[in-house]
Amino acid sequence: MTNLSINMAPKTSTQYEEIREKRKRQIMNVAIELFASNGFSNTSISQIAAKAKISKGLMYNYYSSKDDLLKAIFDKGFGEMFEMFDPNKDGVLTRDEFIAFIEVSFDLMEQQRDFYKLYFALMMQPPVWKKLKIEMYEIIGPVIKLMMDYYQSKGVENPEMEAVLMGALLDGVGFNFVFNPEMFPLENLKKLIIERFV
Amino acid sequence: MTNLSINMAPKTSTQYEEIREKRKRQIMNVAIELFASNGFSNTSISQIAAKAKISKGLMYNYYSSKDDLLKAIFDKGFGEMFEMFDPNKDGVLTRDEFIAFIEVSFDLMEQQRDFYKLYFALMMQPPVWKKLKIEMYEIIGPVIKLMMDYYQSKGVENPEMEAVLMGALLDGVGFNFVFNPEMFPLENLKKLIIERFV
Amino acid sequence: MTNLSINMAPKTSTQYEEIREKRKRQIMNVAIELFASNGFSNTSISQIAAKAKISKGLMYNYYSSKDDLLKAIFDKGFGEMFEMFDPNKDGVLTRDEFIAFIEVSFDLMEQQRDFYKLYFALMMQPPVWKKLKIEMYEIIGPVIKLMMDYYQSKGVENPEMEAVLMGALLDGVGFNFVFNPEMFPLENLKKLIIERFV
Amino acid sequence: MTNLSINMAPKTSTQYEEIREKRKRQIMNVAIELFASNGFSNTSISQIAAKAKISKGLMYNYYSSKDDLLKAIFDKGFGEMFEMFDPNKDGVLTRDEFIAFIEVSFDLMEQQRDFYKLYFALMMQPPVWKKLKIEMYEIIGPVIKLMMDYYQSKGVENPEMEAVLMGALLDGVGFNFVFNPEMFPLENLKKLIIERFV
DNA sequence: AATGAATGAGGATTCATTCAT
DNA sequence: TATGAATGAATCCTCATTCAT
Repeated sequence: MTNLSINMAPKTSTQYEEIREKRKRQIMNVAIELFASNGFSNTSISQIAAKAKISKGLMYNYYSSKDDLLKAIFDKGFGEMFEMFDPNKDGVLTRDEFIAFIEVSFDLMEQQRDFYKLYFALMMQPPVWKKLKIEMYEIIGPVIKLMMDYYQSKGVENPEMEAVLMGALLDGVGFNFVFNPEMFPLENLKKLIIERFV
Repeated sequence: MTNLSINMAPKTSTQYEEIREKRKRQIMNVAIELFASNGFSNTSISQIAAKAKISKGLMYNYYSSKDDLLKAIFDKGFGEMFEMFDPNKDGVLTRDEFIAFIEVSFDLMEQQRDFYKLYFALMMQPPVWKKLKIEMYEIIGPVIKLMMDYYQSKGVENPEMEAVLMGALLDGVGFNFVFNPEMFPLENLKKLIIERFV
Repeated sequence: MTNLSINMAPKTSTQYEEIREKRKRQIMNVAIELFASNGFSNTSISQIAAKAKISKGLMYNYYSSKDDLLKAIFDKGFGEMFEMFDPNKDGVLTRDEFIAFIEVSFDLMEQQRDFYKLYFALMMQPPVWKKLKIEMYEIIGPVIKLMMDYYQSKGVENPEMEAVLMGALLDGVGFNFVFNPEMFPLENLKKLIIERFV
Repeated sequence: MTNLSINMAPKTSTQYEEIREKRKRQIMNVAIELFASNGFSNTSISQIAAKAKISKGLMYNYYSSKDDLLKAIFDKGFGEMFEMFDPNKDGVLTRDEFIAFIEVSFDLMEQQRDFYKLYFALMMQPPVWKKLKIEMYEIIGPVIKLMMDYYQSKGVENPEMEAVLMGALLDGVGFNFVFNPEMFPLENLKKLIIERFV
C-alpha cells in the first residue's frame, strides 16, 4: 500500500491521545443530549453514532458498551459538580462561600440543564442508583457536614435537620427547574433561599 | 336466588366484573413493584405476567398496552395522592388542613414508597414526562394556588414564591426519602417543615 | 332453579333450527362485510362477534373455525352465483338467455358488491385458490361450454376462443368495478358488451 | 490500486453499495416468491429470512418494514410493467406501438407470473388496495388515455368505453392466466385480441 | 345455548454488539 | 483506526381457540 500523505511524520502517541480524547468528548456530548431528551433506554447506539457522525463500530473503540458510556458521563458530570465546593478546602464554610455555593449550583442547573436532567433521570433508575449510591454519598456527605457546621456556628437550633432540609430543598429546586424550566422562577427562588436559609 | 331472565347469562355480569377488578388490581400491583425496582423500560410484559402468574396475552385483556398500564398506575396513585387535599372543598386551606396535608403526604411517602419511587422515576423519563406533564399540572396547579392563598392570608411577603418553594421542598424530601429511606430522617423533618413553613 | 318464563312450552326442534339458521346468517353477513372491507386476515373473530352482538365463544357453536366460516360464505355465494345460468336447463343458451345472463351478472356485481369483493379477494389467495380451484371449474366449465356452443351456432370463426375471451372479459369487468365502482362506467359497458359480443 | 485518501474507508462505498444491492434483490426475490405462493399476510418475515438465509434483523437493514418491502416489490414491478408503453414518449400511440404493448404485456405475464400473481393478489386486499390505489391510477390513467386517443383517431364510435373495455379485458386475461396458466390459451387469445381490438 | 376469561403460539420490529475487511 | 453488514435475543402485541361456568 502506498501512502502519499504529506505529513508523513509518524504521529506521536500524544497526538493520537489528543484525537482520542476529542472523539470521546464528541461522542459523550452527543450522548448527553440524546439521553436527556429521549431517555437512556430510548436512545440507541445508532442514533448516537449518526449524530456524532461516526460509525456504530467506532463507538465501541471509545466506550466498551452503552452502559460504559453512561457511567463515563455520570462520573465526569458528578466530578465537576462538586469541585466548586469549599474552594479553599479549609474545611470551613463561610457565609460568602455558602452563598457562592448556592449561586454556582443554580447557575450550573441553568447552564448544564441537559446534564442535570440526565443526572436526575439516572438517579431514579433503580439499577443505576444501586450502583452509584455509595459513590454519591461520598461526595454529598461532606457537603451536608459543612452546611451543618455552618448552621451550628450560627446558633441554629437543629443544625443537622437544617442541613438536610437545605439539601432536600436544593434537590427539589433542581428537579422542578430542570424538567419545567419555562415555568419555574429560578432567579427569584435563589434570592429567597439565600435570604431565608443562609 | 331466583332468576327471572329468560336468556340468562351463564355468569352474571357482576361476577365478571369482580374477576376483572381483581385481576386488574393484581396486575397493577405486580407492575408497580417491578417498575419501581427495575425501572419502566427495564421491565417487560413477560416479567409482569410471570410474576402475576398469568399469560402474557391476558395482560392485554385488562390494559390495552404497556403504556396504558403505566398510565393507569399513575392515574390511580396520583388521584389518591391529592384526594386528601382541601377535604371539604371549600377552596380555602385552613392551617389545620395544611398541616394535615403535609402529614398525610409524609405518611403516604412512607406507606406507598414503591408508588412514589415509580412516580419520581417516571417523571424523570422524558417521553413519559411529555405525556403526563399536562395532566400533572392540572392537579398540582390548584394545590400551589391553595398554598399561595394561604400564605397571602398570613401576610407573607411573597406568597407565590413561598408556595413554589414549599412545592419544591416537598418534592426534594420525597425524592430523598424514597430513594434512601434508611438514611433520611423523615419524621424529624416533618416537624421542622411544619414549624418553619406553616 | 326456578324458571318463571311465561312461554313454557318446550321449543320444538324446528324452532331451534330456525333460530340457529337466523344466527348463522347474521354472523355470515357481518363477516362478509368485514372481510370485504378489511380483508380476511385483518378481520378478527372478536370483531365479527362484536358486530354481530354475540360472544366470541358462541361463534364456534355455529362455525367450527374462522376458515369454516370463510368456506361457508364462499359456498353460499358461489352457489347463488351460478343458479341463474341456463335457467331452463335445456343445455342450450338462446340469445335472450345469454343477454339475461350478462345482465344478471352485472346486476349481481352491483347489488352484492361486498360478496364479490370478497370472492375476488379470496380467489387471489393462493391457499384458498388451491382448495377451491376444482370446485370452481366444475361450475365455470359448463358455462364456458354453453357460450362456446352459442358462438358456434352463430357461425363465429373461433368459438372456443371467443367464449374464453368473454369469460376473461367478465372477470376483468367485475374486478374493475368491484374495486373501483365510482370510477367504472358499468352500465355503459354492459350495453357495449352485449352489442359487441352477443 | 493506489489510495491517496488518508482516512481510507475500510471498504469502499462502492463495495458496500454492491453488497446492499445484491442483498436487496435477494430478499425481494424470495419475498415475491413467498408472497405469491402463500399470500402476503400468510408470509412471515421469519420465513422470508429463513429462505433468504439471512437473519430476521437483517431484513430491516434493507427494508424498513414488511409494508415497505411490499411497496418496493410493487413499485419495481409496476414500473417495469409500464415502461414499455408509448416508448418514444410522443404522447401518441401508433398501431404498431399498441400491438407491441399487448404483446409485451402478454409476454410479461408469462415470464413474470409470480409477480403478476402477487400483483393481483395484492390488489384484492382491501388495506393494500387503499394504499396503492392513487399511485396506481397515476400510471394507468395515462395508458387508458392513450388508448382512447388511438380509438378516436380510428373513428371508433365510443372511444372511451372502448379503452375501458380493453383495460378490463387485459386484467381479466391476466387474472385468468396467472391463476390457471396450464388451462389458459394465452397465445391464441393474444392473436384474437389484436385482431379484434386494435 | 351463551359468556368472556384465559391461553400460548406466532408475528413484526428493535437494538446492543460483533466481525470481516 | 474505521466501517457498516450481520446477528439473534428480546420486546410488545395479536388472535384463533378453548373452557369453566
